[in-house]
Amino acid sequence: MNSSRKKEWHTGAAFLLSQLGAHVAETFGRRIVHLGITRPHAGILRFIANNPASNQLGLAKRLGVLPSRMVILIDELAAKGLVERKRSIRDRRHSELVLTTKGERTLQKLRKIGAQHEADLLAGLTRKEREQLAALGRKIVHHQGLIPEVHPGFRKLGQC
Amino acid sequence: MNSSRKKEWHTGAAFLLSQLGAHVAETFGRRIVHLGITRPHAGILRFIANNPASNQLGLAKRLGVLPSRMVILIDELAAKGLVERKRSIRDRRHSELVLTTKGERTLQKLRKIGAQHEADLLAGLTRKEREQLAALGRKIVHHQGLIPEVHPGFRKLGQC
DNA sequence: TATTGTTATACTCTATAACTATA
DNA sequence: TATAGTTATAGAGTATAACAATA
Repeated sequence: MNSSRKKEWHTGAAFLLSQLGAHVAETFGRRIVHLGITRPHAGILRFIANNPASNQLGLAKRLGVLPSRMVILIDELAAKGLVERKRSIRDRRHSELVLTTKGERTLQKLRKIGAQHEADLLAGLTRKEREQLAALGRKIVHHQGLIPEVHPGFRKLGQC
Repeated sequence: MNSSRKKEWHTGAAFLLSQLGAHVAETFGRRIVHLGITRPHAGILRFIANNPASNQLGLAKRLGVLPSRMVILIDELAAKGLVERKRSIRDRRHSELVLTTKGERTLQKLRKIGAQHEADLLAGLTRKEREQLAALGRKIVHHQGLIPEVHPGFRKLGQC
């Protein structure tokens, strides 16, 4: 409270990014809770929409989630009628994942929510600053070897 | 894999921040694992250094961690000889938390690791870009009502 | 009676590995 | 034998609430 002694660490960009990232993730999670899904679910819906007929294991590998966990996540999406498993005809071991009509509608809602979320997050920045931020972010993502569109927070291999 | 259909979502700043934040947190966690502590531990050490003689409940409230979890975290830090609980003389219910000499040394190591972590993260940016990023980040932190220096990711109230 | 800290426990989540079916 | 998917289970981690000590 009363730390008049100001020898504190200067908050660097790394801490800021981590702090903001956790905040963004948390608030987004709260924004979609009424849809009955969690952030990983939302990420999967989005991924399936962008990559139709993905199979579970490919999805799991791409998103860094364990196959056994992916089964549960897809089960939950299927139980909500958002996703369907279609057995592949050519190789009946594969299930091709497709969005149902309800899943498409949910995705539309997610897009609206995401847009609003983004608008609120950046409300304090000018248009130019927003572009700067996005450009800097993409630059780091690229330099760090991260896969665009793939969120590393879905996997939970011990949180170190 | 072969999604030639490019009607994909444009990755906005919110997703970028969340993605980068998770990446930053994960890599930092890996960098400190050899010290035998986790990110929440590091955050607590840092906080105690900046706010000496904090008590557990204040710390828990400030960091958004449940009191029962804070007990465990402090237990672990105490077991490693990094932190000591000193019963307050004026109110014997309080324990004032202080870093041991070993705790101070660990904090020094954390600072070095943090600096290297930051350097690697920003390696692809010019000096000016780094300043831009930090300024933008601080601006958002302020506008979002986040408490500087306090990481919201330590609490785990269901991940939504 | 309120507050600080602690313990106990139930619960959830995750990871490992075994298993089925297809190839 | 290898791969996609699933199930079972043990372990870790978290939240709730009860509790002891002090005020």
